Amino acid sequence: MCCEERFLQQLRERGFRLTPQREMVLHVLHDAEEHATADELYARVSVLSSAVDISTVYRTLELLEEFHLVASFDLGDGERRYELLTLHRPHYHLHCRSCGRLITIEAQELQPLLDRLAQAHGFEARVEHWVIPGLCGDCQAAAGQAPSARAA
Amino acid sequence: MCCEERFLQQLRERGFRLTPQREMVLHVLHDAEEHATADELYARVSVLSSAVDISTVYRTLELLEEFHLVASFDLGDGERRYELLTLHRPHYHLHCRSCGRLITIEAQELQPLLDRLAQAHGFEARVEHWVIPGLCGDCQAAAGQAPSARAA
DNA sequence: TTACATGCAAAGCTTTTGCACGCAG
DNA sequence: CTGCGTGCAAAAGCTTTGCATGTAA
Repeated sequence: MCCEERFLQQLRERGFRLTPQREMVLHVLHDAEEHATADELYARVSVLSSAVDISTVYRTLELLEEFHLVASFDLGDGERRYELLTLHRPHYHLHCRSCGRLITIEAQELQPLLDRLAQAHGFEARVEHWVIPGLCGDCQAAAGQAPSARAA
Repeated sequence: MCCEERFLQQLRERGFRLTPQREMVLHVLHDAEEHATADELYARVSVLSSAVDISTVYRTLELLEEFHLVASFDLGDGERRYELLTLHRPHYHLHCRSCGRLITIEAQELQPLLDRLAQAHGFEARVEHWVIPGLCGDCQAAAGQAPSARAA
């Protein structure tokens, strides 16, 4: 049984109705490899059926977030992005604020910090959708440079 | 000389004009202990002078971001927040996604991870405004619980 | 004096909400 | 059958932009 059906089952168990629209939103969330915006998800759903409204996409995403099945976040560009939790194995990214590149890092690189936060503060970091901001090697040279008045 | 004046000086050096509005935005950014939204900054500026427009606040924040003097980010609630960089000493927060509490942690708790990211990926994490999402100890028990259809 | 910065107002975008109808259970 | 979920459309926020005026340098 694929994870998609597991989610649908959870919806049922909690008394929510299983509609074609919710099924489709889950489907495209499942297909979306990376973090997608509501609008991108809406576009993907529209391919499947033109009878799905953007507001339904938002409402479904909101519902899934309440279930902790979906997480939303913002890389800082004002674009809210969503992704399924517990679907793929946890993946972490280094996000370059200059060029926007996403570098994937291994789980064990974060584990020492996570252990420390749990021990010292009782804090359980939700790193399933963790994005660490900073500058990649290529862009570090450019850091600190600023535009001139003419360029602005 | 306070950091505020240092920033004004940098503006001048780069050919931008020093206007009372920019001075006031910098001033309230300096005063804002924590991360403030554009609207909150606008409110603080309005106390100083009613002749400052919200669009000027946005334009000034955008300019300061280009200078790498200000960073903006989103805790995940859709509220874009701004803060001065290099002004206070770096401060890090654990952000509870459930109750919203911000827990401050010490610099040395992150240093091992930062060193590792730099060595392995050449990545310079910009942790001046780092907010680590997760669940605080108090809220972990509530995690995983979901609303019923009736509650939604 | 020059052209950058501002205030004002309107537009643009994303996200939310009200309402009557449709459909899952 | 019931009432939850949906489509449609409008509203609500937040942020950006155009333009004429103001003003720093």
